[in-house]
Amino acid sequence: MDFTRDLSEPQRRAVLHGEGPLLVLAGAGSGKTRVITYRVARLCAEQGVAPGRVLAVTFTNKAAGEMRERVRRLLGPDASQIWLGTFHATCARLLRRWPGPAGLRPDFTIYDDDDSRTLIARILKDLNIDSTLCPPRDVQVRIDRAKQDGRGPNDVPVRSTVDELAQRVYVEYDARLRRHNAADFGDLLVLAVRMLEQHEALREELRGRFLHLLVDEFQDTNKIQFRLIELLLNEPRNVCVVGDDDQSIYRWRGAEVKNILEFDRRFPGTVVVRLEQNYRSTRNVLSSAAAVVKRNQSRHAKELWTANPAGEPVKVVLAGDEREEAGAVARLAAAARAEGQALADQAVFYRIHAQSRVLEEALRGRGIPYVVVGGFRFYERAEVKSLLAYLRLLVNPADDVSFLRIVNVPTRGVGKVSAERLADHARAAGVPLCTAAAGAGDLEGLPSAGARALTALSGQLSSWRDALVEGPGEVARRVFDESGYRQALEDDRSPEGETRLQNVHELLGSIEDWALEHEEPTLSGYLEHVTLQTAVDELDGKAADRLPLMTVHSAKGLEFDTVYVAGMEDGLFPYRMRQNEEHDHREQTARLEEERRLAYVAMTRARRRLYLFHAAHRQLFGGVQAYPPSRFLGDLPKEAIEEAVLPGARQAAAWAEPQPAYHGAWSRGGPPRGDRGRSGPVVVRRAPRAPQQPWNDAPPPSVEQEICQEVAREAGLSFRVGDKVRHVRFGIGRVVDIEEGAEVKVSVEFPGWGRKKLIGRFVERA
DNA sequence: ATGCGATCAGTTTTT
DNA sequence: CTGATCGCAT
Repeated sequence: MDFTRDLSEPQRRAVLHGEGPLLVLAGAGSGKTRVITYRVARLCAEQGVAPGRVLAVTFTNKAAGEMRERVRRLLGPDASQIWLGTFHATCARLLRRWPGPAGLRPDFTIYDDDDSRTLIARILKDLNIDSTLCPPRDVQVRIDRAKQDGRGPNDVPVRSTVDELAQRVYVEYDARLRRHNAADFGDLLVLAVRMLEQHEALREELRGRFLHLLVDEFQDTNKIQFRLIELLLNEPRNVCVVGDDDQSIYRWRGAEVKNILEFDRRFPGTVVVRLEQNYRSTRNVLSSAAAVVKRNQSRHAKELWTANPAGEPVKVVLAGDEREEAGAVARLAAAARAEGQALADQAVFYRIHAQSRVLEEALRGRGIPYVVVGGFRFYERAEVKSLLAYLRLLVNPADDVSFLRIVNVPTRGVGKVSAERLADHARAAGVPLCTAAAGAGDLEGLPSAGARALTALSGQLSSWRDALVEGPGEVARRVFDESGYRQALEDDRSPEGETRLQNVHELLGSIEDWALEHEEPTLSGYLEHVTLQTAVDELDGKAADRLPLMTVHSAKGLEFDTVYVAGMEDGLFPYRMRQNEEHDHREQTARLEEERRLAYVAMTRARRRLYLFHAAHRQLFGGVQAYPPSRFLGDLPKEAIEEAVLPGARQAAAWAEPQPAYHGAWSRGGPPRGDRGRSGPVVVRRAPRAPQQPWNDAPPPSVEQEICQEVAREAGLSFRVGDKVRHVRFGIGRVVDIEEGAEVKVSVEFPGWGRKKLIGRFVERA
């Protein structure tokens, strides 16, 4: 097989590179996935490397799955032998195989964010720490950050009493995780690294096993991940990392851009390959994105280029408010679909999840199928998590967090008092809650109803445990039925109750589907799969054509023909935190630069069409605010864009007046060179007045036309904005606006009559 | 022990 | 505006 045929020269160099460290600086859309895929395939097919001795790390499971599929096409079924997954999944796999050396017991549970915060809250309570002084969330962030950097409780800086409290919680938190036989996300990395550091024989075994390491999205790796790579690296140091410093968007999560910027210093002899040709986007899209990220000071200077045509201009659209914005997105997506572009080839991005709701409403209202990626995830729903907690408890009886979650779900008369008493006894005896519950009848101070319920629950748990051999699906069904949870949900006749029941059924279905797809389906395998699922993984396998909605973060690594970015406003994107945390200038700059990279990522996802929306007013977090356009919009090259103003914004402009220049947190200490808001915020000053539209107004920009045309199309009208129409009473006039509604209304300028708003049906094309 | 109502607070990005 | 927690009444 010829692995180099459809590769560019630099791509070929990366694929054919022999031994030793390789750094591929791959710009957006430069074909890095193809490079990794081909490189793996070639190593196996031509260099005789056994697939099982290649370890490739990707950012999402979806990316891993796609890569495996592509390698399979080149290599055949052996591709399944490759170690391929996210850092977390890879570490989990190592820990499952060697739990002992890692300080875990088999069938340990992986705690997600929620579980870990619950545990921290409980510890705060037990240690009598005021949780207003030291909120669980903050402690969690501290602990997590420490773990990202590979720092244990003794390595965290203690400069204040709060630091000291957090440190104490950290110590207790880790102790309890071990007692519960659980690992949080950070632990997966920390424990794997510690295991390799402390067990030389194991380290050597693994170093001998992996002949080649490959890491995608290397710009978003953190310290501990870097350390893991070092530990697994064999002598010829066959490590190939691929990334783009301009796309580093996880600094807040501990990502070290230094990992990629200083890679060649850490690994002397590194061969560097630059992929600077973009194959994905039109010139207009690319030059717009480049103009935004170019303003960053701390970046590798590079010039991405493309041989693609200029394509359509990037559309910058001003809406009156978020609802008009959402309506426009919905219409444009529907119009594109009508032209033959599948909804799945388009995508809507936003900075924060809170923006999704109004978009969802607009889409739902028009019957446009969509899928929200991430956000309130299915597996995080209370009823789903509760059933999962039962299942986790079967696999790992020491998991007190799960026990507490289900001890009174459905309500079985075990209230706060009973639970606390049980916890006291368990702590005194040094046993898990589950064990203590088995002897609840003999415990003092337990209300008798509670004791009876606990004993019964304990009996059920062990009988379900015996049923584990019947397979995950069967056990889950039994738990749901026999626990009384099903009955409780069925008794709840409210609409939310119905949804909850539906969700649990969906969960039961998903367990069975998963079991069918796996050779040896174990419950613990399923639970791990669920916990380590990434947001975009949910995009997988959904055959229906739906419009994906997601945050820009989730969009990393994806591409679409058409991209709509909502909320390009200063304060929202770039996002400015409302808490007046005092950040020094460096931190401010660093944050703004990351927002810039985020915008760059968003824009470079688009192949052909890119829409950037901003709204004059936006209701967010319960208050209407006027936001100035994103400063990023001001960076766009004029020749690559086309601006449009939707009717709602034209109206808003008529009854609002500009404010003095914008002085947000971003501009404290002066905005970066060349940065400027293009206009100040606007405030409402007086009641709307109809703007005077002269008869021979310039035709509206094409985006408006597209949108209005879609309104007209939906309503079965034969004309659009700018067309001449006839009305029985007013004669011939020109359409200046079309408004949606139960009945579509049309604003028409009639010479001699002025502007009239009419029902669409009563007007016809002249 | 449970469930309801009211008040409160706090609102990024994710494995 | 929403979600979560707290206190009170049943």
